Amino acid sequence: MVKQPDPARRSERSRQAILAAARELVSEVGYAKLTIEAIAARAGVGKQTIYRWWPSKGAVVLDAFLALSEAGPEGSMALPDTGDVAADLKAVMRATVAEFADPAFEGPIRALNAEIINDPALAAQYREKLAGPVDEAKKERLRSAQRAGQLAADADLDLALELLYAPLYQRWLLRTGPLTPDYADALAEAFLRAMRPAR
Amino acid sequence: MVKQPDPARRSERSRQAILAAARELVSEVGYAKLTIEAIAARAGVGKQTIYRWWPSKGAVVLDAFLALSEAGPEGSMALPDTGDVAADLKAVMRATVAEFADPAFEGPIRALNAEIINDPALAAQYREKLAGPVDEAKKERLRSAQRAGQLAADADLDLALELLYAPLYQRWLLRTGPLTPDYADALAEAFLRAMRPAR
Amino acid sequence: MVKQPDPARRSERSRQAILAAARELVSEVGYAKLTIEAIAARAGVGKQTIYRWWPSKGAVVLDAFLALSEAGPEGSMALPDTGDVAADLKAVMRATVAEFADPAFEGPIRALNAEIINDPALAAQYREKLAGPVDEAKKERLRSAQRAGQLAADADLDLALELLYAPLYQRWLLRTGPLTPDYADALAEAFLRAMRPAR
Amino acid sequence: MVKQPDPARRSERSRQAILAAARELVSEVGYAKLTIEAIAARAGVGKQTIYRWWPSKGAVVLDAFLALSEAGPEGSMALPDTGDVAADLKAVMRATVAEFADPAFEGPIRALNAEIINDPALAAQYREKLAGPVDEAKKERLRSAQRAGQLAADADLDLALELLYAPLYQRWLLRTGPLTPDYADALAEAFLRAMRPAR
DNA sequence: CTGTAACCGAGACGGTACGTCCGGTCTTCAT
DNA sequence: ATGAAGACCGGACGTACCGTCTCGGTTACAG
Repeated sequence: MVKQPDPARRSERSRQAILAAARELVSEVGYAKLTIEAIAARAGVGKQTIYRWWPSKGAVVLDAFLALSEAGPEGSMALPDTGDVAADLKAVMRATVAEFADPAFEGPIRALNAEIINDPALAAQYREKLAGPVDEAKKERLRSAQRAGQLAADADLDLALELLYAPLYQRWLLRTGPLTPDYADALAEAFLRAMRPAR
Repeated sequence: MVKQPDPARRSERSRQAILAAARELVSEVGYAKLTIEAIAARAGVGKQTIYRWWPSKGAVVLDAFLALSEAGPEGSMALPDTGDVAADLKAVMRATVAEFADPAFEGPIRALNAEIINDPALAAQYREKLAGPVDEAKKERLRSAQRAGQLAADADLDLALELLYAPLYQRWLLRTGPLTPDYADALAEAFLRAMRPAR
Repeated sequence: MVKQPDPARRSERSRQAILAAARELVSEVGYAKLTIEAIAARAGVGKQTIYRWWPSKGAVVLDAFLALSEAGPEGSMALPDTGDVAADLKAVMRATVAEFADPAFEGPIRALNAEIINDPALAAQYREKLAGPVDEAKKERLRSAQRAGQLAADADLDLALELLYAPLYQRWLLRTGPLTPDYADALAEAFLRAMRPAR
Repeated sequence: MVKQPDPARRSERSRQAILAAARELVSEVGYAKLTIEAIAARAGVGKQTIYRWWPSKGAVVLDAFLALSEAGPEGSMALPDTGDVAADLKAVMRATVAEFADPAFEGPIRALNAEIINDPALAAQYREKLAGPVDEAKKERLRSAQRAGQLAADADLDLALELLYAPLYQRWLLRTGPLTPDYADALAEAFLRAMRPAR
């Protein structure tokens, strides 16, 4: 039986230093050139302290970003709900397009996604901790539209979300095309046509 | 000025051995644990011979798979066209679902996608050589449907393709949900609702 | 001022466990691969308990062997004295040769000697606790021979002891030659020639 | 089968840099604190280049000193031979005492001896390359004395050498007593008594 | 009889070095 | 004069221990 470390004795100071160092270094050198050794050195921490608590580089970086979002206000997740689904969705999609253009956001998220592709465990964590809450907020907005009779009441919301976001996400991730506000609008419109309630 | 190698003198025997070794090793140990050193050893080739002709590990692997598909018959790319768009699309989507479940296919494609995320040059090559022809065949089927009045004549086919495939692709790549024949059908139906011609 | 531990509160149980573990581990893995950590684990003791009471790995091992010899009967130290110096010395030298061939003896003593070479403090302890009493017994036998007129009365006993033992010891320690009963005899004879009383 | 490096392609420049660095560092920090990493850094060499050609730290240091003595003039090995054995031996022993007092000599030789105790392979190399030639020179002087009728013609020269040097060597190595010119003289005299030709 | 001060087992911590792997460059030799 | 073979420098890997440092718990002496 393998000896497991005791979380009760974990040094919070070290944990914070490591996550901060990871965040800084990802920004400075990029994910691919990030090394455990550099994180440890920057954090003023022994390498073993990283290996003790994280299984991989990806896990550290994921945690580093999780820590950021957990620090943020909880209520900030809710999407706009003016009653006009079309307008609300277009606004959200345009905001997403803008967000994806931010270089500070781009690097780490790309890196994390690349890692996730080959690491199911990391993927699960990512879904649960980062994607999950956001998706739930989005679904909530769609449910509101369903109640308002603007979307089909029997729509599969998982598929709906994919229909709405996957094209945008894929275009960004694989750089298969330009991300413009017009594209955001067109996507929202196609989505609404697909999900319109039956007459 | 940097000395460029002369492609005319390139050893075809070495090129084939390297691509074959790359393909084998990706299957055996996965892309992440693949090393230039191992490819060279397996191919019975000096490392320099790899570095001389390819800029990165990703480029070798990409070439390895390109070589495979180029070997295949050119005409095999066309999609079924029975006149029934709904049936044809469902068949294609179900086939795609099945293909994604094949472990021999899964590993290398995942790896390539992971690499592409962080390497724009590789991404461009991938689009041009692998994704491009396939996408063109798909668009051709959609144009046929447009001519038959089954899809909106003014639809943006790039967006259409994304609407149809991105949800499936993303679900597979990021493992955000199960890939089933029912899912394939639902996706095709949602796509058709979104792209139906206006009355 | 540094806090000194209070010997009165020392756990005898821990002390014994540590010494026993040290002895076992030296036999099992050799001195060079012996670690404080392993001793602590084997003894079921915290590392600090070792560091509290011993300054170095060498000190622990030395103590471990001191504890052994202290446990032995005190009187057993005396050398045979039949009145025939030549016979007595040859017997003792042959016994020493045999002892040096015992693998259980060989490992730890080699290790201790290697350590002693680079650690004067350890050397002093070794001389005082282990070598000293033995040397004294040997000198006692030589004095007896002096009284019997078999050795020069004015001989320097320190040098005498070295003349008798150092060749044997060095041959063993540095493996510069075979240790045989004949060699033991030849050494004893040379010694007697060198130390014979003047006429 | 393990791949062996090809000595023909070995970099002489690297070899020299490594041996020089080893020599310098042994002097500066002592053998115990000497690390492969530091040698590599000082020599401007990859660690692998050391591991490729030497099996252990001890082997590097031994080679470093071998390289020194090989550089020296070959004939310089002969011992003084004035015809007066007693005087010659005392001179040599006193010189040895002086040599052992030199700190630049002391550190590395102590270290090498400590290592040799636990490493038979190293011991064999040491005997062959360093001790051997010196011992041969000493034996030559003794043979000369035998021819002059000053030593027993049938004396075992290996034992003779040990009788003469081992006491001195042991006293120095294990620090069991002071090394003085008087001690050197006494040792030479005892040796001559033991080895005097029978009348 | 009870604090309270020490030792104790346990093990996390900042570090150093290990020995290995591989990246990318440079050199040698055979074809 | 290319290409295989592979040595080279460099640097990160993940592991093993170092010696120090808490952390509760458990004695055992002092008030």
